[in-house]
Amino acid sequence: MIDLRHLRTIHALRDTDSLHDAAERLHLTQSALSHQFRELEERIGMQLFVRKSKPVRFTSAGLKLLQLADQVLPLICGTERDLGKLASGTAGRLHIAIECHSCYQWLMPSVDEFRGAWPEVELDLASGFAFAPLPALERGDLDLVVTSDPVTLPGISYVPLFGYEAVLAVDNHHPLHGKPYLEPGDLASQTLITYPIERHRLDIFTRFLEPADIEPAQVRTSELTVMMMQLVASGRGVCCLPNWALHEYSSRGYVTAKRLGENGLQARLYAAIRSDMLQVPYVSDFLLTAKDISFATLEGVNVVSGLAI
Amino acid sequence: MIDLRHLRTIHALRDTDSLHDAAERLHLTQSALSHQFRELEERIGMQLFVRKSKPVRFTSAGLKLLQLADQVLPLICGTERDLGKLASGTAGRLHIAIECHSCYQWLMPSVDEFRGAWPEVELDLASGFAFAPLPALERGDLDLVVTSDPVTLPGISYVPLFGYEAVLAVDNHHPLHGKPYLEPGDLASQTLITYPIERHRLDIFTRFLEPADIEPAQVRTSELTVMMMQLVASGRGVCCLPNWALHEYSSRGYVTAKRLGENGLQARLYAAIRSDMLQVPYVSDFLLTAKDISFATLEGVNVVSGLAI
DNA sequence: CGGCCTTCATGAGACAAACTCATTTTTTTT
DNA sequence: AAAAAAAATGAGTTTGTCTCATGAAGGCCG
Repeated sequence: MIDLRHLRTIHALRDTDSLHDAAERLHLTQSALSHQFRELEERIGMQLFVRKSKPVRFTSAGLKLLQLADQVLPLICGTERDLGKLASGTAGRLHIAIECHSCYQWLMPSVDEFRGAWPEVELDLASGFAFAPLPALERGDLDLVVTSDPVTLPGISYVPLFGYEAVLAVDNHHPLHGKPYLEPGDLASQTLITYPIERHRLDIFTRFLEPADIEPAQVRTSELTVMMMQLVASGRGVCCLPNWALHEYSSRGYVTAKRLGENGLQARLYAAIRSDMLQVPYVSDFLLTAKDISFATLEGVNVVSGLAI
Repeated sequence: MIDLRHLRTIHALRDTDSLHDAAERLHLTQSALSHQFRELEERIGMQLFVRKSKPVRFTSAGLKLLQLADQVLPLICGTERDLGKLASGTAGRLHIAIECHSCYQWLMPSVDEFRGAWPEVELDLASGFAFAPLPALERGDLDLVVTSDPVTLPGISYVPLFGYEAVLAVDNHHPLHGKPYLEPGDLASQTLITYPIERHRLDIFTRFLEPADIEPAQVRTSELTVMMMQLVASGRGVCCLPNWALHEYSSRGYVTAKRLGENGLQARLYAAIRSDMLQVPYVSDFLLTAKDISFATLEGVNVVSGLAI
């Protein structure tokens, strides 16, 4: 019944105050608009504006339609602009969510650099404990999710960012201090502190403890890394973190890092994005930047990690 | 470029998960939708959804369009419904503003009765000190304004509601008490309390004092009628009010009402509405109700007004 | 693994909607 | 009151949108 054409017309009519001028602005003839209005008015069964008056006066129905136009037309225009930008690849949106708090540490430099290189791109960063990021990525509410858990989903691609080693933080005078590396059984008597997420998303369980069928003496959770570190340092538990996240604490001698298993618990972070975004220039650029920067940031970590092997 | 048709189509596609079913829901053929998408994708230069997949997966561009559809389509539907209701006259909107606080007194019963008779009509009442109500009425933000000052405007009609007499409230032991009616000069020595609006909208000035070129000794303002009454009762000033607004105070002997001029200061309240709304059934019904009720409410007032003539 | 079934794409043609042109009617201006 | 401007109307044409018929591509299942 109502069409965008009608909204554009009535909007132009308010601005120009005459059918003739409105037609000109819309690159149409006065006749076209006259027909258009007559037909629409027939359909809704009411007049939309008062003819015999200058300036034009709208009826209640016309005003209602105008209010609609004022709401809708900007939305349409905005989306058309956004699509244009998306197609040209010069600008767009990059809403990022990260699954783990510690990721801020290496992500922030990438984000800063990216902001400079692509000022047109609307960049947003959200920490993802509050909601499920992957469905949001599928829905289009998010554009990039940093995760260590690449579950296969149609239309979602995972770009490897960098590998890291998950290590165990223990206090400096811990009994396990002497061992070159820890075995699952060593944790049977320990309190394990984790982020408050499901077990199947924690490598320490899925890839270390569960294969050996070991359960820690106690499991407690904390949302904040610093809080975890306090607990560990005071001997109230141990916790498993990426080596680069632990580095700032272990390198200062606040806690000690211990390798998990003979070869260490190697893991990998991925950027999850909708597959079609891979082609978008600013996205691929961001991924390159992120890889570069994470590499530069973490290079030192692996050497000076304080990892007591 | 983008058309409502496209929004409806992509919206249906998400719900049905296949072009064929989406076409059915839209009472079109699968071919039509296929053509439609191909053409739109050509225009924006990107794919909108991934063909070879079930359920359908939208690209970033498609998701953007979907978000637009979710915003726009409800607005369109809503307006179409509203227009339908407006045309049939069975339901609609009646946003009322009143220019003076005291009007609540007689308006509320009308509003209550109206609510019962026209439950479908979205009724809203706003006190109008905060903004200029007549431009809002012209714009369509308001539908009815109660005013005592019918300035001629194209497209705005004034429906007389009822006449009233503006009288002066004075304290019970006031020196002017003895006079059968007051003359302008009597106010030269008085403190006049008014609502905080421009003088040219106050009858006491435009129709009583200014013609005689008299200025009160002092003018002070108050927003609330009860506050005015307190000031008057304690002898700190006099104030001019409609007789029906003063009635509840004067009839209890709290203050005394005095006629202004030999024949009294007669005034009239009007309902201002956009002319085309006069035809709408619920509007004319409201006007009749308001007239009836105000008449019934005020009838007693004029008799038992305590007006000391 | 090949045939079948479903889904989507494509081209040609039909139909309708929307526009233009020419003209008349109405309104505004001077 | 006449002239000018604006809007309405009717006929005709263009454009766009749909359908029909058909072809191509995936996915399912014996």
